[in-house]
Amino acid sequence: MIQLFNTVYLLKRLSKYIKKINIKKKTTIKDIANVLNISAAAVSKALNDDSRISKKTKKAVKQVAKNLNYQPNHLASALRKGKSNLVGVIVPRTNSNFFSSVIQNIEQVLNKEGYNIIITQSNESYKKECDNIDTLLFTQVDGIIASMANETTNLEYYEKVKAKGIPLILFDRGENDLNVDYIGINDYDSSHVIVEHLVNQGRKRIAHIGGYKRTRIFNNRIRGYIDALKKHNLPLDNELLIESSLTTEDGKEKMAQLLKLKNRPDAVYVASDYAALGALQVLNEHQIKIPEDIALVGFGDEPFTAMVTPTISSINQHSAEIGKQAALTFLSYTKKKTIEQTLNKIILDAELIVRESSNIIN
Amino acid sequence: MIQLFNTVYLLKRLSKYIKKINIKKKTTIKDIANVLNISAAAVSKALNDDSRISKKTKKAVKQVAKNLNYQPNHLASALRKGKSNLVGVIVPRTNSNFFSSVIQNIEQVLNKEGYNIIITQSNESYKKECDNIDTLLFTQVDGIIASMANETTNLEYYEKVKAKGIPLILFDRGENDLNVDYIGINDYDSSHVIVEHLVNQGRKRIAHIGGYKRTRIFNNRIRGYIDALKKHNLPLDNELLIESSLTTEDGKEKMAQLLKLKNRPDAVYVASDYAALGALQVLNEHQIKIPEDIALVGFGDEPFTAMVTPTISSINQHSAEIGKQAALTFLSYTKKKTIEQTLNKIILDAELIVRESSNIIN
DNA sequence: AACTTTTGGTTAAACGTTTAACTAAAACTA
DNA sequence: TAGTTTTAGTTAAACGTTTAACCAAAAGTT
Repeated sequence: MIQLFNTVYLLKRLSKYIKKINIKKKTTIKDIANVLNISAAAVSKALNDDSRISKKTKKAVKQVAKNLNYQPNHLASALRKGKSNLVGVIVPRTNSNFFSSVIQNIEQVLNKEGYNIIITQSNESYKKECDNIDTLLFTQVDGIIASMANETTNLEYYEKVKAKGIPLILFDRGENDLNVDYIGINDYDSSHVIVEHLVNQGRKRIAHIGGYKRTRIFNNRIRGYIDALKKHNLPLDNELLIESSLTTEDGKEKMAQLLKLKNRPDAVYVASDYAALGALQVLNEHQIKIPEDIALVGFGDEPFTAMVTPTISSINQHSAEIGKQAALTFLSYTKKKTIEQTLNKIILDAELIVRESSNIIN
Repeated sequence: MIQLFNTVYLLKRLSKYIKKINIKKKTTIKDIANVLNISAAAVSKALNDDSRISKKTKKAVKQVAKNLNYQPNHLASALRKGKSNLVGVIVPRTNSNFFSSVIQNIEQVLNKEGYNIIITQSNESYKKECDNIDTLLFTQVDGIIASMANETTNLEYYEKVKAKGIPLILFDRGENDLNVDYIGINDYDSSHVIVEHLVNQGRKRIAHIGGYKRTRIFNNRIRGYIDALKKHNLPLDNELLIESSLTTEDGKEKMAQLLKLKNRPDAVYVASDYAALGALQVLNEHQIKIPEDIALVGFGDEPFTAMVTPTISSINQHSAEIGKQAALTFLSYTKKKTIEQTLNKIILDAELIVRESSNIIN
């Protein structure tokens, strides 16, 4: 018995055992226990570095675990512990640089703490978003980090998440009424920064192709735009303020609409880079000089804004920071025993990146 | 007893029960069983539409489940059934249109069959890719669909997956040596199509900024390029064939290198759109006329190729089809009892999208 | 030496399902 | 009517961990 953990002896037992279990596929904690003639509980504790297990045993357990190619069964431990160490992420889509960067940073922070993430896409559809939530709840995620679809106005499904006591963190597209944590940039101020910049460039008729008013962030950008005009004593012209779905296609359409005006704008602030790209294409087609005839500013700092001709000025939304903060906010709940969420906002200052499309003086 | 499932009676039992369980958080199958005075097993069967349960009972069970807001515990059923209904996806990154489209289509097909996916990114790093594999195995995924990182040459980790009997399906970036299923486009032929197109446009000195030879797909593109030159009786000039990491940055560098040649090429075929974009920027900076002085063709049909000036000709990789086929291939294994994977390739024909950057005659 | 504390475990139950094996009652059969 | 089949369940074990409660032996204390 004294020589039980002696290497030579151990190897013998091991090889015997390996033959025996060769038929079944996966090594479990019990297999390790059998090899070492100790209880499964001891193995579990050894693997989790429990203080009640001797160093010698821990070492032996880990050695055998390695030799048997042991892979812990996450499902079993998750079931027993009542937590899955999985966090659900819902985004409208992953193929925008903003969202993919947020996701990357969420992952980075959470992986360090032993959490993994499940990414789902809503494609801006309310129905898909509801399905995603069901999927995530079904998978027993320990938390959900989400940016809401454009379509979403009914918050019932998100209330369901809250009701289950699962931490919910929203970013970018949020909703105050849910009274949960939110991380985003200061949309209202961003509009001010943009208008101010355009005024400084000598612009007098600034149009805004904005998002749907019902989405809070776009509403804030619109409010910011209106108030900033006021601040600079520019009159608000209703035909210069247009609501849009903000796709590239719709950006084209709305820009064409602006060009048809008798009194054209000399600058256009578009609430999304994708729509700004559409606007740019229309302007180029009409051989309108950018920024001399019409200056253009987008929103989101997508990489392509620096690729197109001319390059498009845009607002950097600090995607990395948003991702990190969202993950940290989730982690803060894992340390608490009772989950009592309240409206808790982290608002980052956005930053205007001036590029060719709005750089007139200089 | 006869009136046990009578609605009024049921509601009474229900409300009594709800009060009782109000303290504990989640409804289980046992709670439903208690309300109806039947066994948990019967509830499980009823929910899974087992033939041995009467219609009446099934209806009652589902009703109570709904009222108690029952959410099945995936971990428990996965543990018992020995399958998680989760499929892991590994991609170099999600913020490329190709990968995000593949993912979207994988998801679509698998969701219909009750599977969910876990997306992980390797960021082209071998170490991260190994971590991803461990993560996925740990989460007990039922299969892995992957596109390998640029760095990956050691296949040990993937062998581990195979050894565990977990179906492994590779796409785009694959490796014959693994002897598993692979879905991709015909890279060798694509090079032929591109060279032929450029020859038809009157080009005589065609350069190729290719990927690393060790990555199979890039090697195939290089081989295709060389053989196509031969076929059209064009001499192979070694200074026109450059290996690159294919990032935008490296595309710039390699294009600059080509411009320094005494005898410049009159066409450049770049093995990735991202690198082609870099090349385009350098050409624009040098005020070289595209396509008149130098024609340019990329690879991947990323959306930005249609956004930049001039628009870039590129190869459509059929991302949607690749995603669907990958998912279907995985599903085919779920119907088999023994997993015996062999090298099994699905090769799709790629398609050249001609845009301004290579459209000379016309 | 008699007690107490510490060390290093063991035992058994639990997490929430599923499922093989069993069974009582009802319905059919000859 | 006795035997067989069908229906509609029940019981109990199992999936692989974790953990509360327990305990024997060794070490420390007075």
